[in-house]
Amino acid sequence: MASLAKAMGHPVRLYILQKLSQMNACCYSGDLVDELPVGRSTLSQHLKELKYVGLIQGEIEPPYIKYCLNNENWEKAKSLFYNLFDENKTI
Amino acid sequence: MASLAKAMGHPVRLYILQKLSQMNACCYSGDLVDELPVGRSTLSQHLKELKYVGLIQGEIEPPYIKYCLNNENWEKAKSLFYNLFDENKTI
DNA sequence: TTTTTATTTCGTTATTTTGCGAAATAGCAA
DNA sequence: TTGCTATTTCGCAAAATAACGAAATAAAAA
Repeated sequence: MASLAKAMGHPVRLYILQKLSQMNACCYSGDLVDELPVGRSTLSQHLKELKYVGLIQGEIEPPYIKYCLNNENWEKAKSLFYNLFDENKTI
Repeated sequence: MASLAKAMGHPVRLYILQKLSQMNACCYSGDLVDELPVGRSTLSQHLKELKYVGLIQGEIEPPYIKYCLNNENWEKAKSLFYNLFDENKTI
Protein backbone atom coordinates (compact mmCIF):
# COMPACT_ATOMS: atom_id res chain seq x y z
CA MET A 1 0.00 0.00 0.00
CA ALA A 2 2.88 2.33 0.67
CA SER A 3 3.97 1.78 -2.92
CA LEU A 4 0.55 2.77 -4.15
CA ALA A 5 0.48 5.87 -2.02
CA LYS A 6 3.94 6.72 -3.17
CA ALA A 7 2.92 6.38 -6.80
CA MET A 8 0.00 8.71 -6.10
CA GLY A 9 2.28 11.13 -4.33
CA HIS A 10 3.27 13.22 -7.29
CA PRO A 11 1.09 15.92 -8.84
CA VAL A 12 1.55 14.67 -12.39
CA ARG A 13 0.74 11.08 -11.52
CA LEU A 14 -2.20 12.06 -9.37
CA TYR A 15 -3.54 14.20 -12.18
CA ILE A 16 -3.39 11.27 -14.55
CA LEU A 17 -5.21 9.01 -12.12
CA GLN A 18 -7.84 11.62 -11.39
CA LYS A 19 -8.40 12.20 -15.05
CA LEU A 20 -8.71 8.53 -15.89
CA SER A 21 -11.03 7.98 -12.97
CA GLN A 22 -13.19 11.00 -13.67
CA MET A 23 -13.44 10.41 -17.40
CA ASN A 24 -14.06 6.80 -16.76
CA ALA A 25 -12.25 6.31 -20.01
CA CYS A 26 -8.78 6.10 -21.38
CA CYS A 27 -6.46 8.69 -22.75
CA TYR A 28 -3.34 9.14 -24.78
CA SER A 29 0.08 10.23 -23.73
CA GLY A 30 -0.07 12.92 -26.39
CA ASP A 31 -3.19 14.42 -24.86
CA LEU A 32 -1.68 14.44 -21.41
CA VAL A 33 1.49 16.17 -22.43
CA ASP A 34 -0.52 19.21 -23.49
CA GLU A 35 -2.18 19.45 -20.10
CA LEU A 36 0.83 18.93 -17.93
CA PRO A 37 3.93 21.01 -17.31
CA VAL A 38 6.40 18.28 -18.17
CA GLY A 39 8.09 17.05 -21.27
CA ARG A 40 7.22 13.90 -23.16
CA SER A 41 9.97 11.79 -21.76
CA THR A 42 9.19 12.83 -18.21
CA LEU A 43 5.54 12.06 -18.71
CA SER A 44 6.51 8.71 -20.10
CA GLN A 45 8.44 7.97 -16.93
CA HIS A 46 5.45 8.80 -14.79
CA LEU A 47 3.20 6.59 -16.88
CA LYS A 48 5.73 3.83 -16.57
CA GLU A 49 5.70 4.19 -12.82
CA LEU A 50 1.93 4.03 -12.60
CA LYS A 51 2.03 1.00 -14.85
CA TYR A 52 4.67 -0.58 -12.66
CA VAL A 53 2.54 -0.42 -9.53
CA GLY A 54 -0.38 -1.68 -11.56
CA LEU A 55 -2.73 1.27 -11.34
CA ILE A 56 -2.87 1.80 -15.08
CA GLN A 57 -2.28 -0.19 -18.20
CA GLY A 58 -1.35 0.81 -21.69
CA GLU A 59 -2.78 -0.58 -24.87
CA ILE A 60 -1.00 -0.06 -28.11
CA GLU A 61 -3.27 1.51 -30.67
CA PRO A 62 -0.93 2.66 -33.39
CA PRO A 63 0.26 5.21 -33.68
CA TYR A 64 -0.89 5.96 -30.13
CA ILE A 65 -0.76 4.22 -26.82
CA LYS A 66 -4.00 4.28 -24.95
CA TYR A 67 -3.72 4.39 -21.18
CA CYS A 68 -6.53 3.17 -18.96
CA LEU A 69 -7.01 2.47 -15.30
CA ASN A 70 -6.37 -1.11 -14.37
CA ASN A 71 -9.79 -1.52 -12.86
CA GLU A 72 -9.00 -4.62 -10.88
CA ASN A 73 -6.06 -3.02 -9.14
CA TRP A 74 -7.84 0.27 -8.83
CA GLU A 75 -10.54 -1.48 -6.84
CA LYS A 76 -7.91 -3.16 -4.72
CA ALA A 77 -6.29 0.18 -4.02
CA LYS A 78 -9.69 1.58 -3.17
CA SER A 79 -10.23 -1.19 -0.63
CA LEU A 80 -6.90 -0.57 0.99
CA PHE A 81 -7.53 3.12 1.40
CA TYR A 82 -11.09 2.59 2.54
CA ASN A 83 -9.89 0.14 5.15
CA LEU A 84 -7.32 2.56 6.40
CA PHE A 85 -9.75 5.43 6.74
CA ASP A 86 -12.64 3.36 8.03
CA GLU A 87 -10.86 1.82 10.98
CA ASN A 88 -12.69 2.50 14.20
CA LYS A 89 -15.54 4.46 12.84
CA THR A 90 -17.25 3.75 16.15
CA ILE A 91 -15.57 5.74 18.84
CA MET B 1 -3.57 15.63 -2.04
CA ALA B 2 -0.34 14.60 -3.69
CA SER B 3 1.45 15.75 -0.55
CA LEU B 4 -0.78 13.58 1.59
CA ALA B 5 -0.27 10.56 -0.63
CA LYS B 6 3.42 11.20 -0.60
CA ALA B 7 3.46 11.33 3.18
CA MET B 8 1.62 8.04 3.24
CA GLY B 9 4.00 6.57 0.69
CA HIS B 10 6.57 5.21 3.09
CA PRO B 11 6.19 1.97 5.05
CA VAL B 12 7.16 3.50 8.36
CA ARG B 13 4.82 6.44 8.01
CA LEU B 14 1.98 4.28 6.77
CA TYR B 15 2.49 1.95 9.70
CA ILE B 16 2.19 4.84 12.11
CA LEU B 17 -0.99 6.07 10.50
CA GLN B 18 -2.49 2.61 10.42
CA LYS B 19 -1.65 2.07 14.02
CA LEU B 20 -3.09 5.37 15.17
CA SER B 21 -6.18 4.80 13.11
CA GLN B 22 -6.70 1.22 14.24
CA MET B 23 -6.02 1.88 17.89
CA ASN B 24 -8.18 4.93 17.71
CA ALA B 25 -5.80 6.28 20.29
CA CYS B 26 -2.44 7.90 20.58
CA CYS B 27 1.00 6.49 21.01
CA TYR B 28 4.50 7.41 21.98
CA SER B 29 7.61 7.65 19.90
CA GLY B 30 9.28 5.26 22.29
CA ASP B 31 6.68 2.60 21.65
CA LEU B 32 6.98 2.97 17.91
CA VAL B 33 10.71 2.66 17.82
CA ASP B 34 10.45 -0.86 19.22
CA GLU B 35 8.08 -1.92 16.48
CA LEU B 36 9.84 -0.38 13.54
CA PRO B 37 13.16 -1.11 11.87
CA VAL B 38 14.51 2.40 12.16
CA GLY B 39 16.45 4.36 14.71
CA ARG B 40 15.05 7.02 16.96
CA SER B 41 16.22 9.96 14.95
CA THR B 42 14.87 8.49 11.75
CA LEU B 43 11.53 7.82 13.36
CA SER B 44 11.50 11.36 14.61
CA GLN B 45 11.95 12.59 11.06
CA HIS B 46 9.01 10.54 9.86
CA LEU B 47 6.84 11.83 12.68
CA LYS B 48 7.89 15.34 11.80
CA GLU B 49 6.88 14.78 8.22
CA LEU B 50 3.45 13.45 9.16
CA LYS B 51 3.05 16.41 11.46
CA TYR B 52 4.08 18.77 8.69
CA VAL B 53 1.34 17.59 6.33
CA GLY B 54 -1.08 17.74 9.23
CA LEU B 55 -2.06 14.11 9.53
CA ILE B 56 -0.85 13.79 13.10
CA GLN B 57 -0.17 16.03 16.02
CA GLY B 58 2.08 15.68 19.00
CA GLU B 59 1.28 16.59 22.54
CA ILE B 60 4.02 16.99 25.06
CA GLU B 61 3.43 14.80 28.07
CA PRO B 62 6.76 14.82 29.86
CA PRO B 63 8.86 12.95 29.57
CA TYR B 64 7.06 11.59 26.52
CA ILE B 65 5.48 13.05 23.46
CA LYS B 66 2.10 11.64 22.66
CA TYR B 67 1.25 11.44 18.99
CA CYS B 68 -2.33 11.32 17.79
CA LEU B 69 -4.13 11.57 14.49
CA ASN B 70 -5.24 15.05 13.66
CA ASN B 71 -8.83 14.02 13.26
CA GLU B 72 -9.92 17.06 11.33
CA ASN B 73 -7.27 16.64 8.70
CA TRP B 74 -7.63 12.90 8.73
CA GLU B 75 -11.26 13.33 7.73
CA LYS B 76 -10.26 15.78 5.06
CA ALA B 77 -7.77 13.29 3.69
CA LYS B 78 -10.43 10.64 3.80
CA SER B 79 -12.73 12.82 1.72
CA LEU B 80 -10.07 13.44 -0.85
CA PHE B 81 -9.33 9.78 -1.29
CA TYR B 82 -12.97 8.81 -1.28
CA ASN B 83 -13.64 11.36 -3.97
CA LEU B 84 -10.86 10.05 -6.09
CA PHE B 85 -11.97 6.47 -5.86
CA ASP B 86 -15.68 7.17 -6.07
CA GLU B 87 -15.60 9.02 -9.36
CA ASN B 88 -17.87 7.39 -11.89
CA LYS B 89 -19.21 4.61 -9.78
CA THR B 90 -21.85 4.19 -12.47
CA ILE B 91 -20.26 2.74 -15.53
C1' DT C 1 12.30 2.22 -48.96
C1' DT C 2 12.31 6.53 -46.85
C1' DT C 3 9.70 9.58 -43.96
C1' DT C 4 6.71 10.77 -40.45
C1' DT C 5 4.44 10.27 -36.04
C1' DA C 6 3.98 8.85 -31.24
C1' DT C 7 6.29 7.18 -27.69
C1' DT C 8 10.03 5.17 -24.93
C1' DT C 9 14.76 4.48 -23.42
C1' DC C 10 19.27 6.32 -22.40
C1' DG C 11 22.52 9.29 -20.23
C1' DT C 12 23.04 13.03 -17.39
C1' DT C 13 22.28 16.48 -13.81
C1' DA C 14 20.04 18.55 -9.87
C1' DT C 15 17.29 17.78 -6.07
C1' DT C 16 15.05 15.23 -2.55
C1' DT C 17 14.67 11.51 0.52
C1' DT C 18 16.25 8.22 3.77
C1' DG C 19 18.98 6.79 7.38
C1' DC C 20 22.44 7.05 10.86
C1' DG C 21 25.08 8.56 15.02
C1' DA C 22 26.47 12.45 17.71
C1' DA C 23 25.16 16.40 19.88
C1' DA C 24 21.47 19.36 21.62
C1' DT C 25 17.13 20.17 24.16
C1' DA C 26 13.73 19.88 27.79
C1' DG C 27 11.84 18.38 31.90
C1' DC C 28 12.19 15.57 36.16
C1' DA C 29 14.75 13.26 39.97
C1' DA C 30 18.40 12.93 43.06
C1' DT D 1 23.41 21.52 40.43
C1' DT D 2 24.12 17.13 38.36
C1' DG D 3 22.42 13.28 36.18
C1' DC D 4 18.70 10.72 33.75
C1' DT D 5 15.15 9.96 30.26
C1' DA D 6 12.75 10.81 25.97
C1' DT D 7 13.02 13.06 22.00
C1' DT D 8 14.66 16.22 18.41
C1' DT D 9 18.05 18.63 15.57
C1' DC D 10 22.37 18.59 13.07
C1' DG D 11 25.66 17.05 9.75
C1' DC D 12 26.64 13.84 6.70
C1' DA D 13 26.56 9.96 3.14
C1' DA D 14 24.06 6.97 0.15
C1' DA D 15 20.24 6.13 -2.54
C1' DA D 16 16.16 7.40 -4.98
C1' DT D 17 13.53 10.66 -7.71
C1' DA D 18 12.56 14.09 -11.17
C1' DA D 19 13.52 16.36 -15.20
C1' DC D 20 15.56 17.14 -19.65
C1' DG D 21 17.16 16.46 -24.50
C1' DA D 22 19.04 13.23 -27.70
C1' DA D 23 18.79 8.90 -29.59
C1' DA D 24 16.17 4.64 -30.32
C1' DT D 25 11.92 2.10 -31.50
C1' DA D 26 7.85 0.74 -33.90
C1' DA D 27 4.24 1.12 -37.00
C1' DA D 28 1.90 3.54 -40.73
C1' DA D 29 2.13 6.77 -44.73
C1' DA D 30 4.28 8.50 -48.68
